[in-house]
Amino acid sequence: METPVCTDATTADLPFDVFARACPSRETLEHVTGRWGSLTVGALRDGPCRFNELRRRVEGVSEKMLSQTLHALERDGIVHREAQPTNPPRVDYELTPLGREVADRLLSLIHFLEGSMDEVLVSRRSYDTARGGR
Amino acid sequence: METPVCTDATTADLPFDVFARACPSRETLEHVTGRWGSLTVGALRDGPCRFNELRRRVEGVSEKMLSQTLHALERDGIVHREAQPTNPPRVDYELTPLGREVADRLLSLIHFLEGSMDEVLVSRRSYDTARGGR
DNA sequence: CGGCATCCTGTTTGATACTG
DNA sequence: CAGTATCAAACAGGATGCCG
Repeated sequence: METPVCTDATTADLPFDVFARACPSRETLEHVTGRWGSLTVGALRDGPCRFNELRRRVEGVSEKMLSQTLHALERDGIVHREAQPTNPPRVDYELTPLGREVADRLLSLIHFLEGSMDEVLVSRRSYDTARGGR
Repeated sequence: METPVCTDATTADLPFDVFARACPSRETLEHVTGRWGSLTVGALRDGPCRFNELRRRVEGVSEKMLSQTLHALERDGIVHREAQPTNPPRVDYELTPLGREVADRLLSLIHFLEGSMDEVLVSRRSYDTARGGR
């Protein structure tokens, strides 16, 4: 008695609908847009990268969160992990072809936002002053 | 290589860099890509919408979270709130021009992911079986 | 270097109840 | 209808320690 889970209502004809409660696409969207997911994917668009360099690119991420984020992205097929059994170990992460498509769309959003921050900041100030002490 | 907070290192010449620790663009990105933020913005791209209808479009969101999400988006200038002092009250939410630009980029990502879920699901299965019980 | 396991805390979230 | 208030539960995230 599975509910038809992902019968699309908004965009028609796609089997997956992120707006539907239990659609797996929602999980993937969260992996990709999550706090660290978006930055990780975005950072990897600059090229393959080792664990600790990635950590440096994504300022503020902890080892644990980066590790966790990378696992989720690897599982979804967004990121490829290449480990060399050398000593000390060397592991490179890179975007898959799918991941690159995702990254491009994400970066389009990110760059747009970066370029709109002046406007955002103005909006914030007027919002805040409009309801001053509250 | 210090940290003048928002000196862009990756894309050059933009004053805001989401990869930098304390850049305000990171907050906005989180509002927009957050668990409910992305779905709310995406849902509003279908047109202005009252509170409870929005709740229905974004399956699974609670009143509290939707309210909170909308406030953050309104403050950032992504969403406009239009309240009529009637009884019962009627409040319409809609995207600002800025919000529409954001929504378009977000939906591009969302639709791409929805269309890639078969691939994602295959990747998940092989990842899971590759490390079976563990 | 590139992790994983554990512990522990603060934030986020979701029900529930209540208001104008 | 359109929210706010409150409280408990869940989870994210940091710190630390260990290992190949």
